[in-house]
Amino acid sequence: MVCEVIIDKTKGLNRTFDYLVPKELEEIIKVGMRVVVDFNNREKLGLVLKLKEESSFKELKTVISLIDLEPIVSNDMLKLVFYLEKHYFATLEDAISVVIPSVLKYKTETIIKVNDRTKLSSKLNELLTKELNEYKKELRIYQKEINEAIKLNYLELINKYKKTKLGVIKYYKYLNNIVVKGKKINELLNYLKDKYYVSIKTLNELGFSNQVINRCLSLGGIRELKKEVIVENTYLNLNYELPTLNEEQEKALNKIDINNYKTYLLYGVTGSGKTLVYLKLIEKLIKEGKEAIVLVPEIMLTSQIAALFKQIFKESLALIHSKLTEREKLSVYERIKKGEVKIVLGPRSALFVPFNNLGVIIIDEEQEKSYIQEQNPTYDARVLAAELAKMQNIPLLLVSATPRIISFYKALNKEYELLTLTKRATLVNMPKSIVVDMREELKNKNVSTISNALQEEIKNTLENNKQVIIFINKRGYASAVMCRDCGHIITCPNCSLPLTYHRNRTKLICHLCGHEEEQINICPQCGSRKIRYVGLGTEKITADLVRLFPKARILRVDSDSVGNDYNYYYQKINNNEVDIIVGTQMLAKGLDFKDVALVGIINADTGLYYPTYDAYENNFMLLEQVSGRSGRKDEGKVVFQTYNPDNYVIKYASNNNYLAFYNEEIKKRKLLDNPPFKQLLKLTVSDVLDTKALMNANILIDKLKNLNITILGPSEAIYFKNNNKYNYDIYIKFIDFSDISYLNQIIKDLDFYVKINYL
DNA sequence: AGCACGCCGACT
DNA sequence: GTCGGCGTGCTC
Repeated sequence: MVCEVIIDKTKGLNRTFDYLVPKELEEIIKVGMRVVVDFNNREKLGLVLKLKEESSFKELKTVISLIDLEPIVSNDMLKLVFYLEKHYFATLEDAISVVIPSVLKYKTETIIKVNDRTKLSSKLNELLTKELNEYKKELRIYQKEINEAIKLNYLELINKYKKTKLGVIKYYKYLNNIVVKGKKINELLNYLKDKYYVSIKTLNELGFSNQVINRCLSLGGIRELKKEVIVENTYLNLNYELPTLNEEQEKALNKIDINNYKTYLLYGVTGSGKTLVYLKLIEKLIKEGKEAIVLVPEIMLTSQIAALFKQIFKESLALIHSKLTEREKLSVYERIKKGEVKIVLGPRSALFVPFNNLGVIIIDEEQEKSYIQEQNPTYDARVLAAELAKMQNIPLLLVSATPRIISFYKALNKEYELLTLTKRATLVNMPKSIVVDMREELKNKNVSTISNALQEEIKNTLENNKQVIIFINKRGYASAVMCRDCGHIITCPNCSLPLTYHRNRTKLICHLCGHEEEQINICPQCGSRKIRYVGLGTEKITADLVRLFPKARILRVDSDSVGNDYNYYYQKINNNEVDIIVGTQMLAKGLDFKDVALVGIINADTGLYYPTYDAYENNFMLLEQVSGRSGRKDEGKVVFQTYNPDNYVIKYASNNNYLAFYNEEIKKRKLLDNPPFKQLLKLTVSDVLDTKALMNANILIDKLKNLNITILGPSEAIYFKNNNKYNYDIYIKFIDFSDISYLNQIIKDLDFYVKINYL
């Protein structure tokens, strides 16, 4: 028997090697287990990817030993690995890292055993103090002597493969008030006073050292709890009952066949109770002993949905999020393997969790871009979810109020089953829309960034003690700095993109690469002092609002002001500590603000000019999402400020007419053979030299030409110069993946790197 | 990608 | 002499 093995730390090779399986292991070895093999005269760790009877390679070496008693990855997860390799052009190692948490890969430890000390040089003797020594960095310079000594058997190398054991996590709770002088200890006591069990990790992060914690413990101020399982909630005894479904919801639920693979699109306006439908579905599956994966955009995990899930499913829920350490993630995996967890709620990576009896995969807010992983290996969790559902023969449920054009098309063409919810389950009406034509504003001599109508609405809303969200999709103060005399625009030296002026920091910043320069007063081109700031950002709008509404409490929410701490801002808004919130994208996603009664969108049409085929779709989604922030509890209003009031994106977004938008948009897609009619792939070639990048792009195009596909380009990329590299894009349109299956080999054979993205 | 080997130049 | 620089070639 032969096994095909991918060997640890051979990323550049990106291939497997065959090894002979010794007779005594033939019955035991399985795909997904790790083995120790001799690779190039070194002991290496490998993962078995395939088992077969024969190899085309003649002089096979034999597997040295088997590490696992059971596979660390399931067959289906390995199938996803191969899918990633094939369809997303990932290296095997990268693909594996998507599916297996890194802690599961064994850590090797080399031990040097001293057999005859008298034969070693004095320097080496000094370093090798014990009989068995850890192999340290300092030893590297004596590698030659070590190698000699090994040959003569004065030294021996022993490789140890440490099994990662699940660690016990310590938790602490307040016990007694103790009187001590220590400032840190008192701080710790104070912090823990009104808390449930807090993990040692959290305490360390807050600046409490283990020394402080232990001292406090020995003094009897706090109590320690060692647990394998993370205690995340205090609702353990709550009996939650889901509300009953209305007729429409019930009908949708009953259409889902839980015993077969199929993709369903659950489409319904905000407030129609989509979440309730899938919660009921999960409840039903759990009763049958099955498990569920629910994917949501990362940002939603910090909000209400996570709390709601916790309340309903209690300890049978595992939350996965990017802040989990590898160890915590492993702990979740262990709980899942043991069968303690029935539902996993998390972002795209939650798809790779080791369930035994998965019953459904649900993807909420299916239109969200965050399901695509941008860094290598790039993949679309929605595509992989469909693959997994297919393998396990279970339903996949896509959920959205504004599905992707692609998904809705597939639903209308019966590739997916469409489940529609038309009624708002809550009694609140959809927000009222006002479209303001900014060209008219200009004609009427209002040059302010805030139109008269919006000013009026803000005033009314504030008088009613309600909150206002002002949305502008640009950070900073002005999106470009221009000389009035010569027209010179200050651009980034690395990216040739206009620099954004940030008034708070008095700096010019590149939003692409982060490059910063001091603010200028004199044009570097002609020396003129007439510097003009063009384009609007959050800082400018905030400044204007402060002037117009001096009494209002105004909060700016963008990645400059917020950093990672959404929660703090979310609380602030929800506790009514602010009246007007000015923000970017960040505000649009997932969070519910109960007292927001007005949303003002400053530049409703900026997204329309982005040069991608789906610019209209993205702009529409964004407008829908932002306006959805208004009137969660009572009827709200939305003001769209635009220079294109007749554009169908603005028109249909302002009357919440998804279907009308879809019908317009799909016509355009059909006309240009864009998705969903054909698949679109973007290949990006970059180089520090413009000419080299273009040349390489042309080389690539020549190689592609034989294929049964449409090739467009090369054209300068949207961010042509980015971080001192020049980028050229090549677009490929094709119908089926088989049309481009040659691409994998072509890319491998090139001597330059190509970035590949599905669009 | 690692890593050993091996062939040259510059120093204790 | 010997260390150590990195070009070359190999990995079941």
